[in-house]
Amino acid sequence: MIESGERARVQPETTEASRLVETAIQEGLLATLFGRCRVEYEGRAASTLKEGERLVVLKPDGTALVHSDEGQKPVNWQPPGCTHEVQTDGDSLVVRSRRETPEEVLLVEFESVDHVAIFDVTDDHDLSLTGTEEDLRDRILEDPSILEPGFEPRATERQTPAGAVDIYGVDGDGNAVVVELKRRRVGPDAVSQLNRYVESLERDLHAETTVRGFLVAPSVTERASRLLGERGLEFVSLAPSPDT
Amino acid sequence: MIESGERARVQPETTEASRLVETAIQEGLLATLFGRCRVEYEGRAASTLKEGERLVVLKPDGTALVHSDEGQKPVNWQPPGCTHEVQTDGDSLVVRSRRETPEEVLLVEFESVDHVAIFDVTDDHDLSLTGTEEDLRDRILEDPSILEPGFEPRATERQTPAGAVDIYGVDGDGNAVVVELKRRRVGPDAVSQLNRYVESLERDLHAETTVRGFLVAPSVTERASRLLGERGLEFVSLAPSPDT
DNA sequence: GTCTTCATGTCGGAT
DNA sequence: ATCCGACGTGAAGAC
Repeated sequence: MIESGERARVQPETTEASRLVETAIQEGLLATLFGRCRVEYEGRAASTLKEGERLVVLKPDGTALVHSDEGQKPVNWQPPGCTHEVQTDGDSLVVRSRRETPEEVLLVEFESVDHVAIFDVTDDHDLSLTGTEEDLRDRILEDPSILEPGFEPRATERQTPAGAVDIYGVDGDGNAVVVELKRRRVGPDAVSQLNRYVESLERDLHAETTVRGFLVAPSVTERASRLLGERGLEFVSLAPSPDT
Repeated sequence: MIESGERARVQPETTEASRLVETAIQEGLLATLFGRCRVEYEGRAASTLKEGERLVVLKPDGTALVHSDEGQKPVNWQPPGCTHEVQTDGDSLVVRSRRETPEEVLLVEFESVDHVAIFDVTDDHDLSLTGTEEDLRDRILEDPSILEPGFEPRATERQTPAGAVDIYGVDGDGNAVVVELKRRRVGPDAVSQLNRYVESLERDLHAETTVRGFLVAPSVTERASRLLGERGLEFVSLAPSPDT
């Protein structure tokens, strides 16, 4: 086990920084490094990042993150499942993170390391999230008349040749109804998605069956609204949470 | 300016941890905290995360990240532009990050802080990235016959009522051509997107004009391929980089 | 600000 | 493993 005093270093020697990161990799700990580095990536795409100061996070699950001073997204990264390696090269510290299928490599070369710390992380709890598309679905299943009086849900995730429909059902006149749900304001892409399912069902069911398509979301953009009209699709304004 | 020895603390007192984070917020530094905490979020959605050990990163641009031991995505976060606050509440340290439009709040309550560090980050360089859709576009513009002998590009980002077309041009017979580019293997969504542009142009141009739609990507899924066929659209296999 | 689309998207669930 | 769609998607460019 790592002693408390052995977990972090300010202005560490390269060999000492390397030793700490190596320990983290071996023991399944999370490691953070801060310092001046350059970064190279090659895999699904390829990138180069010149010298600058960044925070690097290596997770025990094989994730690597390179964060600059700005932005929510890391400037470079490697997904979970990668194998991390650390090595010294003269004064510089080099972190390599690899994966296969697809073959991807991330290389971080530190010219100087200002800070290293390693942590034994235990996180047993999952995130509980509300305001999702599932909440929106449940609102409609609980009271289908919100969509339209007479609407009767028959299935969720009903399969069509074009993919699974969020809610499938029938209206008061016995017409087939396809419902596509979105938790937030929708654009043209959502209209196309709904249209795909409707057209697919029209081919699949007998020709005489009318298939109505409903897009359910808090709101729609102007262009999406026009597209809905052109395709003969309908819109119902509804949010995942009753108050919003 | 922060003295080197003043930048990090292991097992800090709550007041000392608070002082460091406060300094980071005031002086535009990046702060990292590691410890046992619970997290609440409310905004576009709402979430709760029970006690566990996590790494929290506060960036000078107003970004907040809460990372657990797994995954590339933070378990909770706040986008750039937020205002961070830190305060002590008995033994616990509370970090609050707020933004407006939309109103969103992130609250991280530390029951214990194992480590705090703050960093003055300077990162002057931007990422240089290859293998993007733009690279794919340039390949075709450089040698349009890759798409089809006789193809002549006339515009990129040509506007239609349904949105901007990646490449617009004419084929050897004078027919209009719409090209949709994807840097990777495509599914049904890309087919729908191309179809939107083609249908929009068919309405926009005179009725007698034939509009051909090309999807250009490294590969296509089976379902997408079938959809292309049904719509009378064409596929050309091409990757952003010549070798892949 | 809103809109639209790309992304090394990531992630989860189903096949 | 691939496919498919949701995501508090994020980020960028256009308007």
